[in-house]
Amino acid sequence: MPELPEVEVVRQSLNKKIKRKKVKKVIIKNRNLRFKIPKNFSVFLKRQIITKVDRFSKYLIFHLSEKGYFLLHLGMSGTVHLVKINKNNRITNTSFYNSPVLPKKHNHVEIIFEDFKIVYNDPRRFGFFEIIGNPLLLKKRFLHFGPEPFSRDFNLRYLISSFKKKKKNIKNLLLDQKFVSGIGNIYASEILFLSKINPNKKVHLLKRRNCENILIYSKKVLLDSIKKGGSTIRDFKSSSGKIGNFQKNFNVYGREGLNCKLPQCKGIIKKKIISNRSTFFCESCQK
DNA sequence: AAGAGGCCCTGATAGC
DNA sequence: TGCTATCAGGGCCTCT
Repeated sequence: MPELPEVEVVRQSLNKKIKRKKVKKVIIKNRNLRFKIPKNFSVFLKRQIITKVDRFSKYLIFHLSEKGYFLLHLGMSGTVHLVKINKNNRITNTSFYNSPVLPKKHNHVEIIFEDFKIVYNDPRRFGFFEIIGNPLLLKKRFLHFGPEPFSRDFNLRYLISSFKKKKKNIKNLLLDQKFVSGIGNIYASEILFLSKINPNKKVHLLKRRNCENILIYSKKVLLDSIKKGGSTIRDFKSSSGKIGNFQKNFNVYGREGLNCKLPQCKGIIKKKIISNRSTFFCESCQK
């Protein structure tokens, strides 16, 4: 599912394609997403130039020429498609960012440019669009989000002071966007495996060494995944139609009952539901 | 006030 | 073959 790395991969390709392009028209096919697409969305975007596509956490931020923005969150099943069109909005070719073919069902929004359009598809409707009127409101929108793992603010002092006053387990806290932004369920398991920390461990019991590992591996796991082009899209396929790399690079996620990948470890990967989310870990090397 | 759990949604898959 | 049950999970909401 789209976690920070997948959203970043989408951002990079989008930025390449639509930077400095003018929106000709917006067609709303189905307003119903997690939140209804705002009524004025089409009017707000029309004839604006998209100056760049940014990202914070799992949110795409589209900068518009008239000092406004719109946000796009992909939820769990949102995909963005690039489609070449002729003057009559007829498709001449399809490409993709995080899914291979333009699906027939669940296309919600079309943003039309001169000779191509981007189509937002979302079967489970957990994604959403949001209009942000000015830079101040944009700042305010993310004010209560924790730092991204790459941020300078995500440091040893921050971790130690946050852990001291909390009674949650570490898995739970890694998913808490107020503590750290951009980590989702899959990468939380992966980060804790590399850090050799049991996901059930209460954070106030973590040692300095544990904090250092969390810092190192949260960066590493996310950056590696960005380099590989995102790995948590379940049905990801390459343009040639080959099955994607979902699960291939995971150490624990989806590997219940299999051997721990650490060469010296004889452990078996366990699956446990922690706060309503599947969590994978090796009991033997994660303490 | 922090923390736990419910809920939104559809498609894929398992089991009978 | 066709039915039902379960699972996937981000983030907001409610309840304790």
